[in-house]
Amino acid sequence: MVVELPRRDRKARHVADEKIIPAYDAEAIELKWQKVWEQSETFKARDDSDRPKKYVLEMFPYPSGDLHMGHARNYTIGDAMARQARMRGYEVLHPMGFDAFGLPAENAAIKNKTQAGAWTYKNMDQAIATMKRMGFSYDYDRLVRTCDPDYYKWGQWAFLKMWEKGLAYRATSPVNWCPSCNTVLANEQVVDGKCWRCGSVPEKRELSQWYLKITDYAQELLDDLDQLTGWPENVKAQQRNWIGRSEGAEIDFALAAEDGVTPTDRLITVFTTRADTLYGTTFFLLPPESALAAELVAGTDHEAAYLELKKSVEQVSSVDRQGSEREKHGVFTGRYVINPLTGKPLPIWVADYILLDYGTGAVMGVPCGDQRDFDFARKYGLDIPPIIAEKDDPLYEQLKDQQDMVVTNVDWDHAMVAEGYLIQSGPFTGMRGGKHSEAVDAIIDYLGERGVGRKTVQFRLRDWLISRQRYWGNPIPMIHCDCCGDVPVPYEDLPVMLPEDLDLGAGETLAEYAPFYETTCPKCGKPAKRITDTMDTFTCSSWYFLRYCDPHNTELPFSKESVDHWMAVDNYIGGIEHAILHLLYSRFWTKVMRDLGMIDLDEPFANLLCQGMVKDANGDTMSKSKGNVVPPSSVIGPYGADTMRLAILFIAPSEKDFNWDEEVVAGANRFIKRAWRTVWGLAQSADFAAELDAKALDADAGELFRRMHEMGIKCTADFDRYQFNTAISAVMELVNDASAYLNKVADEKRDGALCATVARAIVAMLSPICPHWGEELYHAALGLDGSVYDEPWPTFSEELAKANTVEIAVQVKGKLRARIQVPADASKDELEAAGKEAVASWIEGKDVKKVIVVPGRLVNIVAI
RNA sequence: GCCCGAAUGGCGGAAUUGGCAGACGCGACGGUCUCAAAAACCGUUAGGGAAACCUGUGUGGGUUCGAGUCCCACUUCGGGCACCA
Repeated sequence: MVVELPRRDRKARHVADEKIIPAYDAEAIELKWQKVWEQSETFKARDDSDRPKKYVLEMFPYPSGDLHMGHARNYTIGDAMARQARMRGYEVLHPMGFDAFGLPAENAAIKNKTQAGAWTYKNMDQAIATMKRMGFSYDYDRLVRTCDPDYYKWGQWAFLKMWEKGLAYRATSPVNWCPSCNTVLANEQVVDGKCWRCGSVPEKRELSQWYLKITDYAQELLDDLDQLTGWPENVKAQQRNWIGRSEGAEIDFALAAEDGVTPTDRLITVFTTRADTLYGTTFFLLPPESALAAELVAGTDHEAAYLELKKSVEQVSSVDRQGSEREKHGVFTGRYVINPLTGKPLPIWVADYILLDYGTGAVMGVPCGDQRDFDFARKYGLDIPPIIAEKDDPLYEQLKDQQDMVVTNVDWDHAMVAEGYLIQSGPFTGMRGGKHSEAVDAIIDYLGERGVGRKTVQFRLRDWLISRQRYWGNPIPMIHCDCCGDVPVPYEDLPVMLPEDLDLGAGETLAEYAPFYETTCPKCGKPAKRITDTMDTFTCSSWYFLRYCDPHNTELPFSKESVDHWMAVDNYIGGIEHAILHLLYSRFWTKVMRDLGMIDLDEPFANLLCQGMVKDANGDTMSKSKGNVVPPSSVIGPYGADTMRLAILFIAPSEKDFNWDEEVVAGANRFIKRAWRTVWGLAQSADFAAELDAKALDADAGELFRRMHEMGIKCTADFDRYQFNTAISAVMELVNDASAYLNKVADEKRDGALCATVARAIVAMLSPICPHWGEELYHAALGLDGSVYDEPWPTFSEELAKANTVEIAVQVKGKLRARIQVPADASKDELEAAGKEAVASWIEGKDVKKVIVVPGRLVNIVAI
């Protein structure tokens, strides 16, 4: 219960009975200020403000139920940033929304025989209620829900723009089909060989699917990582890994005629990073899925063995197929290619360790230089000629001048080291070999002159498969016409509305729902069929941060002007699990929008903070199935939102995982109450009208004043580097000091101006973290009007933070021997003299070689 | 195999540029108040030792007057990629 003090002048309050300190009633205070903020639109972001902008953004949630601790942590970090930025003088854009399409809603609807939309909207309402109860400072006028037609319309619009530019296309190829989710998955959504959502092992299916051409941007997505200095290194490393750039060469091998030796005009090209090992090639490899392989063996004695291998590979799951432990299998096709350097025929084998969709889908086998090829050669009795050796290898001595192949097999149990000097390699013998070596360049040049090889770059990144065979998503705005093929829906017909009246419970799907798919061709007018696939939900989340800049635009997804003003996102906060998926797609989408002339921006997120996970007390991840979930409401109830926010930020640095600990919450609550009493105590001795005269302060007051500046500087710097745990500890120290001052110095001897200043500083510094607490004290204890969030962040001075006397360490040969109190402005000579005196017994009779004096820190006397 | 991180008291963690290791908090112990408890407040709290002192930031070396911090070699743990040619 908050006791309203009688309004009287500040001096009068100074002499008021100190015992009137209202109890800290978190719930009453929090509900009160949440209502005030909402009514007075405190957190509305104004487009026309004169202040510099700051865009603080947390990754929006999928509304699968109420918010959990991970959300609470994510949004508390963002809210502290946003509120502090506002006090630092920025116009802050701090929006929230929902990634509202997706499979859980559809599955829930099927199970409960309801509508996916109804389930989703109910959950969103619940999540918003919790956000408001946590006191997050969102501009709810800019709320974005991706399942609203006025949002998803613009996702369709973007798809059509990409279609026009050739960045969206349809192709038939083997894709990952999740048998449990009944839909295909993007490469990025197969994690550890399993579906990212349900953990089932996807099957490979040959299907006609829709793609976005993210590979066109592979190089730029890689290069621009270097300009993201505000991103954690590990996230950038993960993206680099995923993009997987590899420099190498394409080399053309001529297919031999059926006699095995005569070259034909037909070329088969391989990709290799090790052109330097070309002389060591003893066989040639194709993957089981290769159409060429099937053709080569068709009708021959080798066909049966080939078909058996192909069948066995199809039966092995992608999980089992990956991993280098797996034994390799292969069959000979009966045909040969010709080595372009040596003219020697090489047998073509089909092997199950060759991938169809990397490089050119054909590989030269070099058993000397590659462990996989070595294993394969051993198993099938193929030659392993040495073509590379280090100088300490006896083979090097034996073969260093040997250009022709004389040793054709070795009895090693492992492939040769990756680097060394070429041997038995024609004119290239003696050159340094290895990745990016002179031999690689020399051989590629040589091949280039003859037109049978060239430098090239390969990426691991595949195009983004975006079509999903599910209902609750954004429909792909395309129509298939038997005469005209795939025809885009005209812009004026957007959005293609997702029908809301499917009977999901009865198993109805979009593909079977005639009112949706029956249409006419926009080109020829004949009856045609709508595409019934929907887009991956990651398309919706790839640009929502742009929509927040201009959420009510009905002409365009966003105006260039608004994006120019608010973007880039200054602080983006979210889970590390999006290091590849969401962040890569968003970067791609932004670059596409730039190339469409919609925006002038290369990268959407200037600074990224990936918060750690919230685990249970034992360090296990919280999950419904384990029954160890701590819902935010269970903390807000007994302690209040401010205590929870404080505990979350104090328990560990933001990017680290932490284990939920009730004791830390209790400790945070203890502190917030202590700080409350201290501010009230200061306020009751405060003279808010008086000018603070630093020179007139007595020793105790002077020290508190100095500490305020010291801790204020530390707290401010810690906010700047998003280290909330230490920012809080700085405020704790100041509260401890202020409390000690109140305990020590009698009421009538306290400095009124100092009490006012310190109280104000404490309230300001803690307000971004405990906003209701701060706002209440700002009004009730400090008697100020307006909002603490319109209060400028206090300024602190390095000069005033300096102490008159400092304690410095005195070392002898680097070992601490004494501590002395000296005036802060003592000269080096004075420090040296004082130091020698303090450790006289240690240096007695010794020869002082050297004295190092670091003012304010230490004196180190080197005496032997 | 390749690429990133990390390792500090009983616990979470601090030390921003090479300068007093352990801030701040939790827990524990002791005390004040109380018939008693809770709450609150005040102390102590890296380890060893009676003390002077000694030892201490994963391990082993090194650079330096001085190393948690820099260099070399390793160990363990966490994360990412992976039959990618």
